[in-house]
Amino acid sequence: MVRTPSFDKNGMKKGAWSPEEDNKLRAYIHRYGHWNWRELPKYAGLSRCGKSCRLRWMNYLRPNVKRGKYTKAEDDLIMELHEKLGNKWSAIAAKLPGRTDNEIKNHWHTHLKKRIKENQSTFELKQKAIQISQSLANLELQSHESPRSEINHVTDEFGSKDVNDEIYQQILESSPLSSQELSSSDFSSSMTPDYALLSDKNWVGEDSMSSSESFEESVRNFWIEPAFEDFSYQQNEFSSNLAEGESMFPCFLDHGDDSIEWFHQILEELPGK
DNA sequence: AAGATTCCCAACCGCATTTCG
DNA sequence: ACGAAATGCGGTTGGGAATCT
Repeated sequence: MVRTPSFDKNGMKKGAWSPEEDNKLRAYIHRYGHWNWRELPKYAGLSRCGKSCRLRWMNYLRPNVKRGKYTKAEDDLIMELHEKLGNKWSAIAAKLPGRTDNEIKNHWHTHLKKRIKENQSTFELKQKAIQISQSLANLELQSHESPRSEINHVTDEFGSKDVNDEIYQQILESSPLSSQELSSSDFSSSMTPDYALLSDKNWVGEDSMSSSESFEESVRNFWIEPAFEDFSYQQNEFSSNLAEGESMFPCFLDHGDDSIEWFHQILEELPGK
């Protein structure tokens, strides 16, 4: 985990610090302080450059440097501060007593960034599901006139021809034109499966909804975002969770003209609202 | 058991900013 | 005001440990 010690062209030692070196540096600074990092190693009896000594002291030897596992409170604070400040590690470290900027940076890259990414992709996937549902709802309204061309118009934006055909079939099968219309009292029950997807435990809530973008903002944004190019993949992944023969958007397909209200209802009920 | 891969973190490097003469 | 040196910061890397195949 540590670099093999070596010497640079000036004869300065590089790489991992030995306990003896640590002791020399610690003892010197305790006695004289760090008045000049460049000169310090010479007087402390170290074959290190000043920069290396400074780093070793600041990140490891300095008193009160806290090591070991991060608490949830610390993680939350780092994520919150990172959202506000970006990669200003020293500014973030200033708010976490005992933690160094280097350590926080490492922790971010190895743990927290990953967590945010995961949460974000879940969030985006679900946003896109809503987007498609909305588009299909609009189609439903228009399909009384020229269903096939309109469906192609929207689905072409989202995915391959195969996907279009599949969606087209689903719409045809589920359309009020070809199937029974449900009464409005059936609305909530048929909505549940989709909404469950939106509000399950993986939903970006609590610590996972950590980006500075509020949910409302996200929703606003996706209406003006260009069509997503990776939809076919996401749709496959998304729909693979569905039982065979189950539509991805049964509620929309079942409710025709009620779809817009349904969509607004979802927005009202979403976590973070 | 052993080789390959991934994870993790201490330390390095280069650049920006601050300080000093 | 200016240039050089010192310091600080953030991105990147090296390599041991842990995990996987």
